[in-house]
Amino acid sequence: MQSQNISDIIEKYLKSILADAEHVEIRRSEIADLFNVVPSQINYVIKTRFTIQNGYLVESKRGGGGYIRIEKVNLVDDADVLDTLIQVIGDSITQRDAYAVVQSLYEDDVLNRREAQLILVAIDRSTLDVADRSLENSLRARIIIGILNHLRYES
Amino acid sequence: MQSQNISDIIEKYLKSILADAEHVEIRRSEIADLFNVVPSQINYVIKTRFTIQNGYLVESKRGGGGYIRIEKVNLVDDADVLDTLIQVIGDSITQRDAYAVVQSLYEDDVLNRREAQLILVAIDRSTLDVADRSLENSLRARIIIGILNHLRYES
DNA sequence: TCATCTTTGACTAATATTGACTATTATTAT
DNA sequence: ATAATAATAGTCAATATTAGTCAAAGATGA
Repeated sequence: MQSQNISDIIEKYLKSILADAEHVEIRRSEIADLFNVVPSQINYVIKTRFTIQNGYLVESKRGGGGYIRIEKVNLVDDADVLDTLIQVIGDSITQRDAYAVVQSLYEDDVLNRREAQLILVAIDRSTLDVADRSLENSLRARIIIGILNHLRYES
Repeated sequence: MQSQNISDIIEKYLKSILADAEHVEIRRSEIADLFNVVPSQINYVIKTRFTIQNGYLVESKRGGGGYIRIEKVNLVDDADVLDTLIQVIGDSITQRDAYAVVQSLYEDDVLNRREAQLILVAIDRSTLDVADRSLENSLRARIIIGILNHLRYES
């Protein structure tokens, strides 16, 4: 069975709320208490699993009544979101982040399963197989952005 | 039945699980302990006996709660057609020839129109955008071959 | 004997967890 | 009003927990 680490469990918990709601708003310390982890682990979960590449927007506020708010967005439906995503990718993207983008497109029904998998193959580290990691990441960025722009015109 | 080395035994063990289940998920160190071998031997077994040519997909994650997951997939009937194409492509292909390959896959109903277009975006010269033409051609070859290998099975 | 396959372990890479310290915002006291 | 304090969230680096790579050494078999 998968999901042995607590970060995955927290991720699933938050996503289960987002399955029914437009957004979720939490108090960091409450979630940390709920899962018996230090508060900064919540930041870790958000930073690794609720990025724009994953199709989420996050905002927060400190101080009394502070909160963290996570919102699910569609990457290509909204031209602004797509522009932001392309800008964030810039000229380099890791395999992990690129997977997140493709996964989001699949979840948004922009790509079907087979299309998503074809793209994942094309951007996989072992496919690109270049010695230089930064070249690998920049190639991947160009491929992903090329595909995003193709999808934009298509829709 | 002679000469049962430990790699063969581990292979059989994993395959016996896969006989009843769609996939098997292990912790590398646990299996290594179980058979009294060093952890990297598990990688050796996987690399030599659970290849895509044999119909297995492998994925893994490091860090806390890490795992190795092996999945049995169904290989398609006309895999030898793909093999032939892969051989012809070799380690380098021009944009012109690659377009012809994708076109013929489309005409043979291996790919639909949308899939073909996504692939063309990924292998286009302007997408790859590398100064060195021979690098460009070898990247294109790896991407197409990766996709052809993916088409060997249904997931 | 030679080539190939297996076994081993040192080193590397990726991911997760923790906590000390910092930054921001709200509330309370003067 | 302003300053002090409380109540949040953010950052970052150290450590822990996995898996991956690679090459050397050992075993096997033609």
